[in-house]
Amino acid sequence: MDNSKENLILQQQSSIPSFLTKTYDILENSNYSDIIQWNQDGKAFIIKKPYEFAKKILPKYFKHNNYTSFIRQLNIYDFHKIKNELGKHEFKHNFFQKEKKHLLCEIKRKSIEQQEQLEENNQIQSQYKINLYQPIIIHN
Amino acid sequence: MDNSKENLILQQQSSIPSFLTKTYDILENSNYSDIIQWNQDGKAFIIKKPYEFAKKILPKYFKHNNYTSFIRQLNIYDFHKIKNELGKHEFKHNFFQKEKKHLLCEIKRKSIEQQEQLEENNQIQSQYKINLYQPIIIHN
Amino acid sequence: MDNSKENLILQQQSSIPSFLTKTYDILENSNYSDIIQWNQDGKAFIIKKPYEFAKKILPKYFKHNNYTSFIRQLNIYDFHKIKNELGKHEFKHNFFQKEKKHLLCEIKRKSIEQQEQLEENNQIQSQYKINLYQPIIIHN
DNA sequence: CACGTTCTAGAATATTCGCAC
DNA sequence: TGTGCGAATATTCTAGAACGT
Repeated sequence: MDNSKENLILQQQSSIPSFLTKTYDILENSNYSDIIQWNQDGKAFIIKKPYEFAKKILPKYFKHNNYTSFIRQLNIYDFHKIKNELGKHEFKHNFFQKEKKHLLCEIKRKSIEQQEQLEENNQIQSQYKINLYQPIIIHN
Repeated sequence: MDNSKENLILQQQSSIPSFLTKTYDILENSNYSDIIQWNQDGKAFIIKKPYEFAKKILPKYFKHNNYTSFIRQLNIYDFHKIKNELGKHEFKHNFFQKEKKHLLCEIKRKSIEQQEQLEENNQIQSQYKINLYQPIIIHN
Repeated sequence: MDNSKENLILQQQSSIPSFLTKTYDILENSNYSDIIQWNQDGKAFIIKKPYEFAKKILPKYFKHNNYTSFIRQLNIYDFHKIKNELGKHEFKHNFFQKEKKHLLCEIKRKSIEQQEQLEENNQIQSQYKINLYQPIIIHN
């Protein structure tokens, strides 16, 4: 059997936005642990070096190297910044936890106020929603 | 007199999407004339080598190197493909012409169907909504 | 005559927000020219090294070292980012120019525009509409 | 009260994918 | 690689809102 086709079907069924899977992948990469890492209990993550995160890691996964664009996406998916010591960049979402990748499918875009209305009208199509984004990384 | 208000209006008018100015810039670059070029009468342009256009030129101006994404943008702005000899990639918009960059501001996005509805619903608020999104574009 | 005293009085009377004067002072400091600097024609400024700007310069003038907080202030005062090459941080306000510090008093908070418009809708108050945030300034 | 700082959201354009014709 | 479009996510620039001084 063609594995690529099988994976394609899996991707279709899960339909998890690439922002979530990519961010999760970054956190699973132990090479980045000095820049970005899960917190102690694994229920949030800390960007320990925002500048290096933006310049070194972001362009490998996304089409930009802007820290603020990454933060905008976090807020779109309803992550929240945790208030703690000065200058600590810690973010949390109840369905974004270490060793619990299966919860990612529960995370929804926030601006669903309009989308919910549309989905109620188009319940059939929502089953076939597909995310086949393939990152094309352009370095300069 | 209040110049700031006047300038604000000017800025609104000058809000030309970067897709249009970038595509125009590409056509003005004579180094690319063997890949993409204005046609004879200057009222359309021809992508003579789509593959090289996608891989060499697109990533210098956009965040991707996909020919189809470029074509999607052309369609969004209501460009049309000209049917002619086999395999000729020629596109046209009445306000996209050689030596007439000042016409770019007349080109509008096509998917205004939704925008029109939103505007109808927000007639009151529309008084307070100002499009400040497009800053002045300065090329070197 | 004591110029310093005169300038002090002028500053008090004009009540220019400290954000504007501090940002202007930063740009007048030639020691920072490799981090932040006026552009060629002096009608905009470029933050050449955002990270160093945030960490080295901002805390000397403000109560934080966050680049985004500085950008938020720029937008509040109606500065606009100029679109140009990727990663270039250039900002402009028509009344924020090199060698023209006397124009700073013309820069107003953006959020006042909405208040003005709201007042215009309240026809009763509109008769008495006065810009209370800009005291009378006497030049020369 | 105006201003400053922080966190989040609005709005427009950009990119991708699949479908209808 | 037929052509154009709808829809979803992504990226960017600007603004809203809360809170403190």
